[in-house]
Amino acid sequence: MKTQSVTLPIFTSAGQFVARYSENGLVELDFPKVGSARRADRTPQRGVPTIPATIRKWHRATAAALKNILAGRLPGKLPPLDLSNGTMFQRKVWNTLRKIARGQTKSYGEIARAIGRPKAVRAVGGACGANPIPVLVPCHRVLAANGKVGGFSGGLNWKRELLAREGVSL
DNA sequence: CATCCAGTATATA
DNA sequence: TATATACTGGATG
Repeated sequence: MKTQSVTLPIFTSAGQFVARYSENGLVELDFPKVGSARRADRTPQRGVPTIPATIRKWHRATAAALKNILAGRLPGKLPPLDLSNGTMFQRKVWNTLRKIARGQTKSYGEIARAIGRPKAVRAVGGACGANPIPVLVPCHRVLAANGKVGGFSGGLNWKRELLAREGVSL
């Protein structure tokens, strides 16, 4: 069963992000492709399926939230997030991540304790890496306990950049 | 300070 | 089944 999904671009000062939606909400958000802040290929005008009004509404919310965050502001209203593709464990982790306030950071260990698996810190790292919606689900606010930045699927530059825009100094 | 190890959930081979 | 992770905390040299 291939859930039909819609992929839409978001143009920001930092490049073109790509958001993907299912019938249940935002499924995935991708960073701009490296080095191509230039004009991306336009989706062919012909043959573009009609985009449901619901999804356009979600997309506006996503774009607004993303731009707010990049501007160092609170994201504001978010679209529904469709995390049904993740495991129970991952969803629990992602849900916990969303509770980290802007400008705050947590360690992988703290996340692990928060979900009642204090020793599953490594697994938490894995769940963060599998996070399909970076920025809106702030995996970039999770640092290693010894002050290291850790890793980031979108590239460490992004992690540092996002933190910097939130006023977090490493 | 450098290594190693256990414990954990997942992914991949 | 074995190995490797975006890890941590403790043990050991």
